[in-house]
Amino acid sequence: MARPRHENPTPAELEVLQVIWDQGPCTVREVMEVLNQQRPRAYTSVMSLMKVMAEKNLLTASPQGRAFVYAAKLTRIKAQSRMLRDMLGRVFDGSASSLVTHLLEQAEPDTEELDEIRKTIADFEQKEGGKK
Amino acid sequence: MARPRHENPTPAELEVLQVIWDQGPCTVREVMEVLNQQRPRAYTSVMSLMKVMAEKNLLTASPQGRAFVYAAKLTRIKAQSRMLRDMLGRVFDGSASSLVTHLLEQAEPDTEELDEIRKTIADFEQKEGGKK
DNA sequence: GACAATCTACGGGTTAAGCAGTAGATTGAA
DNA sequence: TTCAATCTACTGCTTAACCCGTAGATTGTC
Repeated sequence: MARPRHENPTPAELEVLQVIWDQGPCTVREVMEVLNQQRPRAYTSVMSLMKVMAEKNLLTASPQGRAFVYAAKLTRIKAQSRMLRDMLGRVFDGSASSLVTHLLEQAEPDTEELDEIRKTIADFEQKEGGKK
Repeated sequence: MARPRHENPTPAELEVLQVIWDQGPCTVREVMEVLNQQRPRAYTSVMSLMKVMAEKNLLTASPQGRAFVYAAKLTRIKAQSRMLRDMLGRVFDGSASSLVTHLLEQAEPDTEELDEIRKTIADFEQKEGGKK
């Protein structure tokens, strides 16, 4: 019981995670202040959200003075990978090249970004080729 | 009012859409039969879902005999693009190359698929280079 | 015509997301 | 010491997703 639930963060939860990934462990207030730059939320709203995230094992809470400091239990990398894998399966039926087609159309990368992407692929093949 | 709502389909709705994209316009029963190959759902469950989807403008319903035939209002391509764009912004902060990095790790493409991807990129650059 | 099958319409029930208020404890400053 | 600020804990509200049952109409068949 209380097994590590393996669900993807909701959109609101992801916003919180982005803040903590950027800034490191945060109090509710710190997170709230960053989020409020986009859209106002009551202090208690953010607190509820983060409390639930702690129960879901997305965050850990450690008492620090009279407040809690929350840290991400998952790295940004891991979370991104999970969400992408989920989408790849659900939306693109596992076809990576199909996903890339749409990606290019959506991101409209310039030459520089395209080079970046190509480099990413070459690096991957290098690494992968060595393994196999 | 009744302005075209522009939301992404939910996971359950996406499953319905995938069936219709594969098979063309379908009745509730046809969709249900395909979905049930994965996981059983009551007839009325699927019907409710599709009814809501019609209200959301994801599907159109046209009477055919005593039943309705539902068609997708959105192409697979368009829906995929939307969902990907959404994720690119929310999860990867707009960085396409960052997304590709994760994609390769998740999809573990073989050489053939990698070539496919490279071709996709080359085609895109061709097309895009011509335009600019 | 009677019956079984099958469709729609309608309503309900559960769960989770998201947001916020109130109460009570704690802290720090005047 | 007293008061304002600030934190937690608790509860509640609203909406949406998702699932399903029942009732009533329609259809095809014997």
